[in-house]
Amino acid sequence: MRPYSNTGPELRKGAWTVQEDMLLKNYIDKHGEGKWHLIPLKAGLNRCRKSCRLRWLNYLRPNIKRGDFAQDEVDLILRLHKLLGNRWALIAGRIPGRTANDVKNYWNTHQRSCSKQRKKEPKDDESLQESKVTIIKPQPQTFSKTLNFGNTPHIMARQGGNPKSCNDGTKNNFNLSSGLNLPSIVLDDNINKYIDDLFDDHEKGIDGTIGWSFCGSSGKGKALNVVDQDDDQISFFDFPMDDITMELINSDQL
DNA sequence: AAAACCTCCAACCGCCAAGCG
DNA sequence: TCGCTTGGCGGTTGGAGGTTT
Repeated sequence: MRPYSNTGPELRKGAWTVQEDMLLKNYIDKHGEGKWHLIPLKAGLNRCRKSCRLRWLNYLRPNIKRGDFAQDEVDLILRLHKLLGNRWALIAGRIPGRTANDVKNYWNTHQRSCSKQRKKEPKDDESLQESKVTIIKPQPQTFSKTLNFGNTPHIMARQGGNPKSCNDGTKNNFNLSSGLNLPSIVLDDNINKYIDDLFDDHEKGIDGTIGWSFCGSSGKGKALNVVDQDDDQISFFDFPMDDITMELINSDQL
């Protein structure tokens, strides 16, 4: 890939050598991931923390799949991209063995070839219609710092209702319509079924509940448990997206 | 055979948010 | 509150290798 070059007196850039890979892998096998700022020093690598992290995540980590994407993986990428846009980390989090970089590279390649094809067939109205997508773009949240997903909180979804405070006195509520920037689309039965098909099996596999996992990496795979006012579990997408207030309450309150 | 072109993908870059003192 | 550090992400680059002309 990139030629070796030293921008500073120490740090190496460019392709990794087998020796460097071994040093990094051995260190992480022994001490685990994290503390990336320490890894170059402790592993004896003249690499920056970012380079080490990237090399591990995209190449050295166990269970990384290599080779072509299977058809079901491609389908999943296409569907998730329709929902999430270029949120590669989120998409990759739902495809076992694939990294965000893999997905991103695949998509860029795929998109290039698709756009070329579209240029060749400019009058293909059907394909143009299919390419019109609605993207759900989760944006960085302004959650309260006291929000603790580790306690398996429940999300109470109310439409126009007043948010309640948690028993610790904090108001751990957030507004879906402004937070997640969900599109104001009408969710008809087909879309609901589509989304259910997309997520149901995976979500249920997480902790036996359904919901929306906030993000692949920082969310550590925890899913939000969405319930309605009667404490019946409902799909995250079963209620209108406008003017929804969600609140976190401790699970022992239910 | 060789030059031109294309595709793939590892790696880098810049930015952002969270955490901490 | 502010500035610094760190982790993480998406966009982009550019070399290697394959394909076409």
